[in-house]
Amino acid sequence: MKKDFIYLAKLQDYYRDHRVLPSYRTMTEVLGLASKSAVHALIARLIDEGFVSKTPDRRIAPSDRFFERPLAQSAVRAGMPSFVEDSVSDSMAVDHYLIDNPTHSLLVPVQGDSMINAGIHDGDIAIIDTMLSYKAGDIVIADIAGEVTLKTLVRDEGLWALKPENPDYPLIQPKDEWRVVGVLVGLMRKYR
Amino acid sequence: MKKDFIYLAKLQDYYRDHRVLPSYRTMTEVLGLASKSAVHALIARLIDEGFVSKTPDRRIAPSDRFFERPLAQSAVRAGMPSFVEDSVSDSMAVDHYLIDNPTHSLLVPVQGDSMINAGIHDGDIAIIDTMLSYKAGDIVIADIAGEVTLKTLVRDEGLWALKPENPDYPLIQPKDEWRVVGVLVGLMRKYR
DNA sequence: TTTCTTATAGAACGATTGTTCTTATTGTTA
DNA sequence: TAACAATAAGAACAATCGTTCTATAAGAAA
Repeated sequence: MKKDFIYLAKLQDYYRDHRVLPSYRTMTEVLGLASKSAVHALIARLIDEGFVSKTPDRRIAPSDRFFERPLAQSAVRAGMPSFVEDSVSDSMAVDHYLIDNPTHSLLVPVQGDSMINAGIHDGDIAIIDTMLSYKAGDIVIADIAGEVTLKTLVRDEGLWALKPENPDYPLIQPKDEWRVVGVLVGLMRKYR
Repeated sequence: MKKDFIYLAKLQDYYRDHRVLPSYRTMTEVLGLASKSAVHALIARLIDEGFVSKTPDRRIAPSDRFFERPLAQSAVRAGMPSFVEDSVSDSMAVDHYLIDNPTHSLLVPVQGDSMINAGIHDGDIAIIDTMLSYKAGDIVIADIAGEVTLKTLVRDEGLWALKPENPDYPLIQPKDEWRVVGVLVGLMRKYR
């Protein structure tokens, strides 16, 4: 129903402000309904349409569609990117987009231009997952005798080697003890 | 306390999976505690340290610090960015880092390789501020006769022009009506 | 060791939760 | 118009909530 989207918008606003969905009783206030059973029915509809879901312990949680916004596709078609009004949940989406495993994630500032041809610049922040298994071709953070460096992991004559993405730098064939600290899973950069 | 960070990590993982914090009873299971009062005390501590907060209707919500990730110091002394450091190593929230003005921000997927030499790749997500004033040298999203494009804004013979950062593409000197939609303030990219 | 502090367990409490039911209202279709 | 479906109100319910208390266990400091 059309009115449901108005309710949904109010819930999105509430979620943006509090990062939690309110209880049914509070929803009656937030949504302007007088009864919990009306809220109950609404939530049932929203669950049906995939906007919210229930956790194992019966809590109401936003699901993927809850965060959906008219974004890229409409941007291309309409010719104009639609503006982001509901921003915090969008910035939360940023966190969600970049970080899969909060517990295993590590942010490492990039130094130097040894990876410039991979589009990784000095000052960028690399998002590293420390629990992911690595394979040849991955960009990884390696710890070589206490020195930490970001390079592409490759096989070289049957051994692991670390390849800079910049012809000015040599291939590194670690001799000392070394290990892969984590795998690059994301990158962020700030302008201005 | 040191153990609190382990508990926090488990809550972060739960939140990642469900987008809600569980009830105290469920927390006992998630955290491996036997009593709700232990959870109660833990939450009180986490509130104290700013990781979680309470909503008006007494629900537990994550707050800013909840989303912070450990940030490795640029000059890594010990040689290794240990991320389960008990002492509070530097940390930051990715959404706060990337988005200054949520209300004015817009996320636009990058298409094509016309900005490759600026380290902006196909598939990257550009973070645009639509309220910032622009000047020559800024990378901007421009709307040219309904077509949206990301380019470097330059002066060319006294007029604004849009320069791709890729020699294969020509300088754009807009003749039709056009306007700057916003200025590039951030970039994010996902690997794997 | 002993003392002191902090963390956890366990039980009990009233308050609040989400659910379910019936009844009224609203909107839509024939 | 009448008939039907969808939505909302209102009351009642057991289940679960978060809180609070005391008691025990674990650590840290002296």
